[in-house]
Amino acid sequence: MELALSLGDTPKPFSLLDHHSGSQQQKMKDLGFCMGLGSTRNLEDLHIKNMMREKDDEKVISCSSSSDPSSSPPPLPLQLDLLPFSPVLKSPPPPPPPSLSHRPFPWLSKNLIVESGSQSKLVKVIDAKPLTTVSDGEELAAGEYSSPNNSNSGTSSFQMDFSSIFNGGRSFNSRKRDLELSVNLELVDATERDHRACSRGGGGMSDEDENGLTRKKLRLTKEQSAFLEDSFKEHNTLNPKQKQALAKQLNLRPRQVEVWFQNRRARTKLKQTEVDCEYLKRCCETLTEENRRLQKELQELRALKTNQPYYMQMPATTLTMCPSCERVATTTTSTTTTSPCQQAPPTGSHGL
DNA sequence: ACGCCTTGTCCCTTTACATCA
DNA sequence: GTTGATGTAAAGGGACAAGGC
Repeated sequence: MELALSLGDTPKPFSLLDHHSGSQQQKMKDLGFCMGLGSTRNLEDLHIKNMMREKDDEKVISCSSSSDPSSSPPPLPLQLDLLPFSPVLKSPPPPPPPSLSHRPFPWLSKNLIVESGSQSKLVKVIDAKPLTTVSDGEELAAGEYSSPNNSNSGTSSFQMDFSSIFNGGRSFNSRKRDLELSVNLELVDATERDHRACSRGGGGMSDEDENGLTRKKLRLTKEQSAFLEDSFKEHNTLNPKQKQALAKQLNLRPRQVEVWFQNRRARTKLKQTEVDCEYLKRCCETLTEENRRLQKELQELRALKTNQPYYMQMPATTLTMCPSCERVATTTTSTTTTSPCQQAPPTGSHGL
């Protein structure tokens, strides 16, 4: 029995799957996670290949009970496929529509939409708590937004430039929709949340109280989380520039953005592990059931042989596995059937 | 070229807190 | 109101790579 398991990109497909057709192989390759089960000549051949690349979360599971890579047609494979778990997109995201190059952030509770002519503006109406705790470069960068020196302080028109963060934007339309919905519908909710956060010492970029002693855990707003989620779907890692830009636009410290991405990757990995475990469990159950069925069948055959002694008069039959192609060759005292590879030019390895 | 140090980032583990049933 | 479970932000530490000296 051979078990081959590959997670993520597989530099070299394991031999177990070599017999699959090109399209099947391509399918498996595209999906990225393959698992095969089959027989092998001895237990030493049993191996598990588990290659996982964090950068590519795509997974595909293929489980085959075939023991013969060269058989044609191949035996019924035991195959299970899992949809890719990761939201990471393979295709390069299209460039963001220009109309979205500047968007207000609705989750900034201190902002309120006012109509100014034909253009909506976010006006800071409440400044419940200073958001900056400038102690290092990160916080300085994050604090730029609410700095008194900021040209937008006081009556601010907060703008964000998506294209400055990412080269593309798969979900810019959805972001636009979400942001617009957020602006129009969730402003009150976010305001309440932020006020609660401020009132308990958290909120915004401050994780320390006035004395800098306690470190209250803050809860990111729905909108912040959603935007980070969208960003994660496009890039599950951040370069410093992206981190800075995200932090600035979400009114968070770069460290917070970094930690969020770390935790998000960990959650992704955990969920994928759970999915993989669940699949392997199912696979094991299936194989156990198959083994039970075959054992039963074997018992029935043995019983049949005992009850019908004429079998004894037939030539003895031996099942031998070809070491090269792993096909079963039937050998009797008078005849021998050969495996396909034995019909090929002699290689010296088939001496049945 | 090599070794050492610094810096930045990652992952893993743990902690602390918020939220909910 | 209390409690336990769950989710998650955040910190700490080790590993690793890149760059400077």
